[in-house]
Amino acid sequence: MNKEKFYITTAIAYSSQKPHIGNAYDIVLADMIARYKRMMGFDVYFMTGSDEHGQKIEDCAKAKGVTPKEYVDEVSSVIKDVWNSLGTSYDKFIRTTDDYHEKAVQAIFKKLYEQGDIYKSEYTGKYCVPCESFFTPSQLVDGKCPDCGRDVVDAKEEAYFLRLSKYQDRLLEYFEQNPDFIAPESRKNEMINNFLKPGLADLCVSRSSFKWGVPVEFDEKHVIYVWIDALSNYITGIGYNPDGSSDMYKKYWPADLHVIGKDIVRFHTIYWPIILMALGEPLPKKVLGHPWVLVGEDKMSKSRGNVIYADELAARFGSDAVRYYLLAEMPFAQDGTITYEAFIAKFNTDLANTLGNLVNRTIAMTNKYFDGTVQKGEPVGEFDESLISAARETAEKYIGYMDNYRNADAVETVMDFARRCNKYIDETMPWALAKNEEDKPRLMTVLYNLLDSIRILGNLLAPVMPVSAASIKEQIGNSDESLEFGVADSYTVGAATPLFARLDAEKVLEELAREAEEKKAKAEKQAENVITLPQISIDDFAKVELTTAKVVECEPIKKAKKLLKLTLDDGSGTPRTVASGIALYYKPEELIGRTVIVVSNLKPAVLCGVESNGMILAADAGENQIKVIFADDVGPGARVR
RNA sequence: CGCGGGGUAGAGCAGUUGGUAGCUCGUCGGGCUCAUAACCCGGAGGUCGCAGGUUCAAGUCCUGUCCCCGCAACCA
Repeated sequence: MNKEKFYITTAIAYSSQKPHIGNAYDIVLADMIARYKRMMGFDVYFMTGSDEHGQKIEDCAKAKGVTPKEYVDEVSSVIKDVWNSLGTSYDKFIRTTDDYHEKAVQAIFKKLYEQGDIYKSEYTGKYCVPCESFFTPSQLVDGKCPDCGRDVVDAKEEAYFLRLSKYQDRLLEYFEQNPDFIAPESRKNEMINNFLKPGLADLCVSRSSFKWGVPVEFDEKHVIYVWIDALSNYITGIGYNPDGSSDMYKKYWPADLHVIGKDIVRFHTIYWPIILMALGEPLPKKVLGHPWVLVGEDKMSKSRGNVIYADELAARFGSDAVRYYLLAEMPFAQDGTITYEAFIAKFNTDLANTLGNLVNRTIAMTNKYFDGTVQKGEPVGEFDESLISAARETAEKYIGYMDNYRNADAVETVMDFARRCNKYIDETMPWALAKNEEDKPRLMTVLYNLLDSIRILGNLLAPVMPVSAASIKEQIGNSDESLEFGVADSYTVGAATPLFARLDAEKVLEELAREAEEKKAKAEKQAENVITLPQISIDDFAKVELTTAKVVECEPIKKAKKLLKLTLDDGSGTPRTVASGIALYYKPEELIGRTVIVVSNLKPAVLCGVESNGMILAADAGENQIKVIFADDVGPGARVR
C-alpha cells in the first residue's frame, strides 16, 4: 500500500523576539491540517522552524550584548517551547543556521549565479563614508546618515541581483493555469495587479552592509538576502541540494501546502516560485495566506502593550482551548479578533457547556443506569434516524470544509452536531425511561447512540483538540477512529471526568487585569533604563536652529495619509512650507493661528511632492499619540534655545 | 481617480448559479432535571452602508457615492 504524501509547511518564525498568539496561529492552523490529513490516511510531513539571519537580529544581539548566534539560540528555543506548549505535531523544526541549510543555500545561490539568473551589478544609494553603510533615501534622517548624522554621498556598491523579469510571464501563466494556487483568491488579485502587471524589478539578493547571514560562497564580503535564505528552508529541510538531493526530497517535494500569514504572500507567490523555476524544480501546489489575529481592533504590538502570548494562554486555559479558539473563531479571509472576554465566553459556551457537559452527562447516565456498559441496540426509536443522519452529514460536511481549509466552518459543523446530541437527550428523556423496567432496552439504545455519536465527535475534533479527543476516547472506552455511526458493538465507559471546567469570567478577568498591571509596572521600570542617545556637547546643540513660527495655512497633502502641509510665518517675511506627519492627530483648523517651534535650518526635502523646509517639534506622548509643542505666548520668529 | 478586501439583528459572522434573510453569543419568556446553575423549546430584534438602475423578482447583477481595513508611497 502506497500512501499519498502530503508535505505541509508553516512560515518559519523570525527569531528577533518571542512569537505572540498571532504568530502561533500559523502553526496551529497548519497543525490542524496536518493532523486531519494523517487521519485521512495521508503520509504527512509537517515542517516548521525559525528564520535566524538578518540585520535586525544582528542589531538585537548587539543591543543585548551577545553574539547573533547566542541570541538566536535563545529565541529559537523559546519559539520551540511556545509551539510545543500548543501541542503541535511538526515532524521537523528547521533552523536557518543549521549547517546543511546554509550549505544548500550557498549552493543554490551559486547555481543561479552560474546559470545567469543571478548577476552581479551595482546598487546605487546613499552612502555614509565613516559608517561604511548604504542607506535607501527613505532610511535617511534629515537627508543625513541615520547612525551618525553626517552627510551622505551618492555611491554605488556591487551587489547581486535575481532576474525576476525573466520569469514574470511564466509566473503569470502559472497563476492562470492554477487558479487555486493562492488562497484566498483576493490575495491573488492583489499580487497580479500590484506586482506582476506593473512589471517586476530585479531583486537585490545580497547584502554587504552587515555580516549576519549566509555568506556568498565565491564572494565572501556579501551575505545572501534573508528571504532567499528563509524561503529555501522548504526544500533544504527535506534534503534538497543542487548538487544532489535526498530521496526524501524526491518523495515529498513539491509542497502540497505552504501555510503563511497574509503579510508575506508576496514572497511566497512571486519570489519563491521564481527561485524554484530558476532551479528547475516544481512549484508548490498551494499557498494559504491566512488573516491576522487582532487584539480587539488593534494589531498586536509590544509598544501598545496588548500582546497576548500563546504559551501563557495555554498555561492558564489549556492548549486545546487555545487551539479551539483560534481555529473556531478565525475567519477564512478576514482578520480575526481575540480578547480575553471572547475567549472565556467561547470556552464556557462551546467547550464546557455544549461539548464537555454532553460527554459528562452521557457517561454519568451510562454509569448510573447500566453500571457503565451498554450494548448496541436496534436504532428504531423515534428521533434515532434523525440523530444518525446528522452524524453522517456532519462527517461529510466536515470533510468538505477541511479539504478546502475552511477550518472555522469545519469546527462549527462539529459543534452543531454536539448541540444536536444534547437535543436528542431532551427528546428521548433517558431519565424518564429509567423509571420503567420495560423501557430499559430502549434506554440502552439511546445511550449507545449517544456514546457512538460522542465517539465520532471526538474523532472529528482530534485535529483541533488532540488532548481532549484522547480524553474522550478514554472516557468512553473506545478508540475506534471510524467516522461511521454504529461501528462499535458495545461501550464500557470509565469515570466521568469533566473535559473543561467552567470559568468564572469575572474572577478570571480580574486576575488577568491584576497581572497586566504588574507586567506594565515592570515594563515601565525597564523603560527607565532604555539606552538613550550618546551625550552631545553644547556645540552640537548649537547647530540646531529652532525658531517659533505661526501657522498661517494648513491643509492635508492629497497623496499622503499622515502628512499635513503647513505654511508658516517665521518672522522672516517669506512664508515657510513644512510637511509634518501629524495628520492622524490634528485637523488643519486646529493648528491654524497657533505658534509652533520649527527646526529652521533643516535641509529641505520633498515628501509626497511637497517641499518641506524644516520640521515641527512634537512629542511622542504615549502609545499612538503625538502632541505638537505649542508656543502660543511667544510671537513668531523668536529663536529657541 | 494607485491596488485589493469589507460594510447583513446589541456583538461576532453565514448567505453557492438572483426567488420567503440565517447561525452563534446576548436579551425576554417557557420546559426539563441525567449533567459542569449546565441542557431543550419559543419570542423580540435587520429599510442587508447610501442613491439609482436591470428584472415578474436583488443582500445576491450593473452604475454612482460614503465609511472602515490591509498593501504600496509617505511619517523631516
